[in-house]
Amino acid sequence: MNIGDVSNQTGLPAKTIRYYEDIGLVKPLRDDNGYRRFRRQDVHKLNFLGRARALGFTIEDCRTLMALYEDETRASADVKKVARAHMAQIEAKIADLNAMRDTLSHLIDACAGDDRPDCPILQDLGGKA
Amino acid sequence: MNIGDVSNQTGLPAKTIRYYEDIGLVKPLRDDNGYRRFRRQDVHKLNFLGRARALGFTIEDCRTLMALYEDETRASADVKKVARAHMAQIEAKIADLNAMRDTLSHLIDACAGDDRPDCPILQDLGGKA
DNA sequence: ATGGGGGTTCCAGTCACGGGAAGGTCAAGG
DNA sequence: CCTTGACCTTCCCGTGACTGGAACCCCCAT
Repeated sequence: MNIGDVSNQTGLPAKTIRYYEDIGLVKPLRDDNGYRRFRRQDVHKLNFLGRARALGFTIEDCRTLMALYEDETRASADVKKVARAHMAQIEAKIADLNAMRDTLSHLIDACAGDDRPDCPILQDLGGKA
Repeated sequence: MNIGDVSNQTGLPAKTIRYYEDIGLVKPLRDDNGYRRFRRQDVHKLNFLGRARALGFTIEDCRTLMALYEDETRASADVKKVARAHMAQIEAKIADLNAMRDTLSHLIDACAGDDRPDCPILQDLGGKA
């Protein structure tokens, strides 16, 4: 399979697939004309990567997870550890965003949103507390 | 005031303050020795920027908000519009992260986390529905 | 021969800075 | 007067995970 077909099958942009090859996540073969030739296992890997990325794992996490995936003797504890660390990051981010949303929500509610210049949002940013 | 003092007062790293000057968000004066000299209004602006950034506004949003802040004839509707657009982004991000967290949470719960290789997390990533 | 739709590489840009090098400036202490 | 150390300056590179675009090659159908 050429890169276009793989892109269609996996939903990953061709650019992204090339990038993944660049950083060593997949190693497709090459045809005589220089085109990448992807085997089933390459496509499988790319699907794995796509799903892991969709869950927010970093590329380095993906590398780790792939290695575990391919290691028949892995301990599930190692996988779980990576997943838990990642979930902690996500929860921290959610907490940050929730705090922002709450503050913004209050400010937006307090703002008349008309053609007058008085604005609690700007007052708050200006340090009026 | 020199940049170090401003950094202490605003909590912004000196690097960040220089960057903000680079992109035209503040325009401190210069002493004969080349040092930046910040006036009260510069410090005030930087505090404004710090708070806006803490609420997650992009630099471009900050630029817009600053302009509105300094425009006595602004309409609060314009401010509110920027804030609402930003809040929509935040909420979208929260939704994404919540979805990730939920999926991860299920997978983590299902994973034994022991020294055996069986792992529902990897099975899921590997495409086994 | 030509046109179009593949593919290839490489370079630059994104966003909002942070790290670090190489060097100028200033106040205090010996 | 000299040194030390804490400031300050500019400049350039790196971050993460790509995306856009240029310039070029390849293959098939008309």
